[in-house]
Amino acid sequence: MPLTANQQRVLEVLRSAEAPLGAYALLERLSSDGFSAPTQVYRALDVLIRHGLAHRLETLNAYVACRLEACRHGLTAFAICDDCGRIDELVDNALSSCLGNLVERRDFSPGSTTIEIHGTCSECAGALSEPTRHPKVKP
Amino acid sequence: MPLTANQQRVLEVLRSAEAPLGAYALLERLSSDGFSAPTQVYRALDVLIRHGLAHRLETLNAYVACRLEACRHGLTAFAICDDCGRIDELVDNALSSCLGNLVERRDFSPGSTTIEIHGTCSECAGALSEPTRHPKVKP
DNA sequence: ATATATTTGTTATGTTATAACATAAATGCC
DNA sequence: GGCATTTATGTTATAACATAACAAATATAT
Repeated sequence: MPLTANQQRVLEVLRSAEAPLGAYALLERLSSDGFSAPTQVYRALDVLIRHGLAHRLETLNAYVACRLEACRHGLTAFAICDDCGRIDELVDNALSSCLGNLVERRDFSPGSTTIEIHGTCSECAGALSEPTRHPKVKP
Repeated sequence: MPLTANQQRVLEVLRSAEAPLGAYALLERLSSDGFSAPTQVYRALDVLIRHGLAHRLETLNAYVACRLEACRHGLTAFAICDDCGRIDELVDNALSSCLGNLVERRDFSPGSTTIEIHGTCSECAGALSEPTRHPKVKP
């Protein structure tokens, strides 16, 4: 299923970003492409997310391009570095079955699951107390 | 550490609610108590959450009273019924260590973690195709 | 009692997301 | 190709969620 021009442009901006972008940040970067209102961004994001090409990060109200093929086939957890803003996508069978067991015990039928882990990535932890070189994000 | 009158009132309203409440819903229910602006609600919520007496649900932009003592001692996952809105708080060692292992392998130092599972609770699944008796919430 | 902290009330504004509706473009079908 | 149907787009407006800034009041501690 091919993307429209707008969807393509939003995806390209997300892909070229080092950290998640909010809808209004996307809008700004796309204003030169004729984007003039948030609706246009949200509509494209909606499609990208449904196709598994992008993710929404609930704890940041922001969006990233999907960089991990495995996301299509399993539950994705996100490791979010609060120092540099970078996102690591994690797919793990042990985690999935763990959660599966947990909800099964309560007779809960899961639909979609959000897992977001804030913290510090190895790179930033390595750069002990050096000044940060990238935008800080929410705790 | 005792709660102030405002904090107490917000907590009471959360405790008497069957489903999570947004800040503005809280404000409405507290307007008779002299609450007149969102800031007042957010301030009380902030304290309650820091004390572990309430939780914020990121996927709903809403708040619930904590009903599970174990939340103080471990990672809490939330099972959110999209039919009736009710929340189940889940604390599970297997899940915690699973996530711990996962991030350790990536040299990621976790701070706080958000886990929210949307789906259908046993009660609502039991009431097969009957009309819903409680407010629907976001997917 | 008085200096210090914290909490409160108030006004204003910032940030994120959706509604509603008219137009345009793509798609499928005969 | 023509025509109907669906899908995407542009535009304006507004809804929903959250914070900033500051003065006044209340609690706390010595």
